[in-house]
Amino acid sequence: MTATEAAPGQAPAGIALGSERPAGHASPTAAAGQLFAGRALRTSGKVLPEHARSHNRSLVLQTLYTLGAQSRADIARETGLTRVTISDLVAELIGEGLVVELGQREDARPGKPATLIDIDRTGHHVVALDLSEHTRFRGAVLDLDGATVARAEVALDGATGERAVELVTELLDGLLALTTSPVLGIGVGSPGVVGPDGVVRSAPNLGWTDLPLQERLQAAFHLPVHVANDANVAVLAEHAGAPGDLVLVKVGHGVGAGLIIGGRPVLGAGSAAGEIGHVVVGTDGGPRCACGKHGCLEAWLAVPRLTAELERLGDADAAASAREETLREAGRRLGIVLAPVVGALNLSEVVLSGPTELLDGPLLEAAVETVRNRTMTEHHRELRLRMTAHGQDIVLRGAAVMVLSGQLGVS
Amino acid sequence: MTATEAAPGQAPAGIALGSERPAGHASPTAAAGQLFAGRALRTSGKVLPEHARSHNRSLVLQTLYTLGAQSRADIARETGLTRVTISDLVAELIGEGLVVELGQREDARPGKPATLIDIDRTGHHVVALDLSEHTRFRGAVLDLDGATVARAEVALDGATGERAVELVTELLDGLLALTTSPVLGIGVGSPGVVGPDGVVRSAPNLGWTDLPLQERLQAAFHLPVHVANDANVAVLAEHAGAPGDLVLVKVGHGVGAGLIIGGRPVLGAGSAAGEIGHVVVGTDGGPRCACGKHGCLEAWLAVPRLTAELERLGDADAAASAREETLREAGRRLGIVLAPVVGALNLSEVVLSGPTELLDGPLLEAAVETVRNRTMTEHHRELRLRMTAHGQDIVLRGAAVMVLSGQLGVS
DNA sequence: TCACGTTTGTTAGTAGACCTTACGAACAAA
DNA sequence: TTTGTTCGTAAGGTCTACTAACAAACGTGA
Repeated sequence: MTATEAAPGQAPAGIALGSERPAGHASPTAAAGQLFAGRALRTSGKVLPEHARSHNRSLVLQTLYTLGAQSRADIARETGLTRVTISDLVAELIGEGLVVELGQREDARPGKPATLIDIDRTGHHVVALDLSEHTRFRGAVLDLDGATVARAEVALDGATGERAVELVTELLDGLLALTTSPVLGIGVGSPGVVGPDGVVRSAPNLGWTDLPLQERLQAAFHLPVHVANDANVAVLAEHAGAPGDLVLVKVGHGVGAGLIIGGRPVLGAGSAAGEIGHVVVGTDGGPRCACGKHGCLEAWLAVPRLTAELERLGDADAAASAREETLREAGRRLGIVLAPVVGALNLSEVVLSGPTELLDGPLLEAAVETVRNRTMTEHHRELRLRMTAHGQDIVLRGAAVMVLSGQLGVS
Repeated sequence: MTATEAAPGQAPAGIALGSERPAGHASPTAAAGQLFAGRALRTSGKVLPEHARSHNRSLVLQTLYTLGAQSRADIARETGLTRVTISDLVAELIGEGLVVELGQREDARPGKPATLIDIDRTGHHVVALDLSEHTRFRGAVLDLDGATVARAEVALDGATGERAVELVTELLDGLLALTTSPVLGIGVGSPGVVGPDGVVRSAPNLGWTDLPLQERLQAAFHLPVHVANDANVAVLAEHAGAPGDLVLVKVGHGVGAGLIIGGRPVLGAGSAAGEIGHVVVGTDGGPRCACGKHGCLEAWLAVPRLTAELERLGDADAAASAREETLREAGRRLGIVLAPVVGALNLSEVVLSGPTELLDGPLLEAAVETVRNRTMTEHHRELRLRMTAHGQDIVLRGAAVMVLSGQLGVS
């Protein structure tokens, strides 16, 4: 069996064949259940027994990924498949180098000692890119544990269009040179509207329109590439196996959101789901926004606007309450926009990502309070609104999760 | 093969065995892909080849359901499965009585004439109930084409609690007596919060709390029963195979919504998705609501409030513009609540259900305009906001779709 | 110490699901 | 009548996961 069999019944879009890469860069088989293009077992369309196997293969990987090293018998008990089937699947995965035997379990129990196996976590790397910042592109090499192996970045210096694409490939070149293990794939979080096929429909700041970034990077690097919107990518980092619905609001130069509902990312009719930055807040006007409207969420909440306002107030003690009120007001505005969404989706968790010094404090408190006051509290008693724990690296980590999901079916 | 094999790998919740029903009431096998409990091929959990077959079985039914009578070869081409496999599946379905041969196709083409087959559309009935009205329970017997075979209703007369349950069973008794074909199942759209297991968590108007309605009706009638929230059921009627996302807003005594995202209904963390009636609209107060807050969507938009307001204004010509402004204002308020949801989900379609004379006109126009003005128009150029075409029967028809989806995997 | 039970992982054989290949039947067009 | 097409079915092969059985390796208790 070769290691580069595309999923049958579907065009093998997005699966590069890696044969032209230097040794050590393998492309494992595409597995069912990836988070973006291809969706988990397409709602319609035929399902063959081999799809079932692909699903079960991912199930084994997922079990190992979340539970850590296990014996074959453990996995059988966990998944409900038989030991025989698990042995067969594991043999396949070991053959592909994705899984390794770790030796015998050491604790003293009756019976034959178990052979522990696990995903070769440090033996594979993922390359992740965050293109969402305004002044630089950031990137990192991660192993499957999420540990950062290497970092790199390039200054943008106002580059746009084709020049910006060049910077992406340069950054990737540098990162790939830093990898010391086979690379499972490349994950990219891009600003703007990104189609499910990794085409950047529109990213004004980078001057990109209908740029087939995923396809081009795939052609250039001969590795599986996944490109998606930065906020949609970020929410994957936060999702991390939690089964419930989740919304992540990413506050930066703009304001965007990523949604996971029913365990699957929401893309929207025009691939523009989560673009809440230019939704008007409230019925009492508000600051003028770059888009021409008044009182857009971005006009209240975007980082440049908040920092400018705080700077204007100065850092004198006398202005402390005015500064706090500025943040509270921004939080209230966020809450006003979130309330209908929380109500309509009956969300249990909303996560905020962005500069901690601005968001984590009065702003967050005001947002929680506002959402509570504006929705039917009894349905949202368990609503949690909190800061992300991933900090600045959330897009990078999410991009890595996207690759894991796409290549291994692990999410 | 028996006709009552529950889906393996999962408790056969919600699949009654029909054996105690009088002849003519069969329960076909549970199929994959139903819309509520059981979800389309559970995200996690093992998948066996027999699940694949169940899926393909549903695929055949779905193809017939949406395309109408077809030959086996047509279905093979449409689904991508081979003629052999389709023949096998069809033989199974014919054996169960779900599908019938209609004789040869009549048009003149070279080759052996095709034998047309179709779901036995008039040979099966579905019983649907709408419990969402305030003064009565409505019900109907439908065939698989959606044609109404019979109708019935009972006056509520303020009945609550156990007495209301009795009225439901009486209504069902009457409707089942009117069926003249095997009944596939019973679908119920109930007001209030309904769990995925058909337990009515809370329906204040009926005085129901944690009422296991689905289970009780199943026990009473020995037929598959599906119970869900009325708005969540209504959106199924509107969905009807359209692959995109969809939100239905149901305006009546209260205001509720049903959401379908990625082809699947959204239930929410507390099964309360779509409960937008008590989301506060705008930042300028508003009418006091029964819930205690000011400016809830229901306080603006609910039918009793609107009719009362219009009555207060009188039907004199002089008050015409005031009446229109009342409706426009209600529409604007709806638009204000919808805008963040439309933006966050990048919706392409929102459907309104309720009294046409109130909703279809200035109210709808104002809502469209408001949503457009408050979101980023370029992403929502194709947004359609329209009245349902199902009229008053939308919950009944949706309840029928729910049964079809649950029993046949057809949606 | 040694039989015994327990647990692990593998081997062998079976049932199910879909595929490819092949074929007869039935028709239109030449 | 011949030729080509299309339909549905039959036979045989491959793949998947299952059951049954077993050897290996370990504690435990007599």
